[in-house]
Amino acid sequence: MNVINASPRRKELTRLAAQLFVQEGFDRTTVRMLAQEMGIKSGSLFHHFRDKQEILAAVIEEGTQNALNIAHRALELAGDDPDSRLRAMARAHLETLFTDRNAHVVALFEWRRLDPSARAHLSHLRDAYEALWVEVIDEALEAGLIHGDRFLVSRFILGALNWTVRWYDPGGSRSPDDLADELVFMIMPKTP
Amino acid sequence: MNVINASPRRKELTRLAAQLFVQEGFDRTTVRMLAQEMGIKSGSLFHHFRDKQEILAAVIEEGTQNALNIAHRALELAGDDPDSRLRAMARAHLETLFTDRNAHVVALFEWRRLDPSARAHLSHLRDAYEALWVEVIDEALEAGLIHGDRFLVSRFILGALNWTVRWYDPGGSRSPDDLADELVFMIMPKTP
DNA sequence: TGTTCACACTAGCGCTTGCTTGGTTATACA
DNA sequence: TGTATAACCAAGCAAGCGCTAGTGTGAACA
Repeated sequence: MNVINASPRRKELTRLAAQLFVQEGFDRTTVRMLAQEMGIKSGSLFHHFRDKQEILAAVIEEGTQNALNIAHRALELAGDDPDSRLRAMARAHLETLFTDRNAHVVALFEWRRLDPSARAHLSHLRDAYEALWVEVIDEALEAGLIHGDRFLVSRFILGALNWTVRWYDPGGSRSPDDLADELVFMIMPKTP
Repeated sequence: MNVINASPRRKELTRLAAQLFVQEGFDRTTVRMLAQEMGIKSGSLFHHFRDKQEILAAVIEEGTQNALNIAHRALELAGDDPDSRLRAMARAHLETLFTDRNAHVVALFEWRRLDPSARAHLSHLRDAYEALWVEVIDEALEAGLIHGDRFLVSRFILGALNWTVRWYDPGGSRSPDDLADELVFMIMPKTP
């Protein structure tokens, strides 16, 4: 089952939905609120989406697909050096996290609201993304740049990065790239 | 406004509520579900709590208060060495996170559902807890054990630790203490 | 010119929600 | 024995929920 956002109209509606889902949470966002934000009546909403569930799936698919694309591109540009690959991956993660912030916050915190079939489909996308991380971290471990268990290290790094959505202020003095570099510096202080 | 859990009965009800809030999320947990889990009828619930909001506040207060107690005790036992204080704090964090797991998951992910007055009251508790962290991290920075910006370092560490509730399996081979030590090792590999 | 189709509307159905009301029961204390 | 109190129940209200049915409308295409 593919939930792709074919029409530009639907893509725009999905963007608006993501914003409301972040503001209010999925459960507290009613179809009437969604419709009003979109400038239509609540009944008309079901011309574009089969049900409320499908809107959620569309939001999350959009965000995850973008994350995957950005990470792939970043790794292609980064070359072979494990150090710069790790840094590139951290930067890419925060880049997508804050350009598609709404979609990612929904993906991170409303995942459990997905029904089983949508979850199965989207799990593949997410797994593909995490596989990139594991690869880069393995390289850094082998090169002796960082230390510890590969599984734990990747969880800790992703946790630290994902948690930034709870406190980071994009309007502040620090750029997302600064943040990424600081994290890499923290776990890998001796850049040779 | 104090929301303390005076009676043992209410304390038990709060514990049950925490479990349901984790399982279903606050919004999807109905007062009828709560009552059934407690073995009473939905109307009777409002004898113990003014409204659904107050149950949420009670859950979060319980968890945060415990975290604060445990951290204080851990720091008293840890002595003066910045290294062991940082380690003790990380261990204490994961200890409370997994002994009061339900309450903490609710505190972390349903915080926004609190109404303003409850939030104001509970913010103080949370701030007191985070102040302990900032103190310990400052000491470790001054001692040269870890590197980076004090604000960012504390956010990254807390993020990595809090995110463990999303993937850590208490039934597995690793103890929470192992986890804490691994994180400290990752950011502070050269124990002198 | 007639037909189709995307998109929107109005109206409301069936159900669930948090919470209230008025009354009952068991236990403790005077 | 009489009274207070904590804990509970049965019944239901008003509001809000996701979603459906049936209809109207303007642009695109034959």
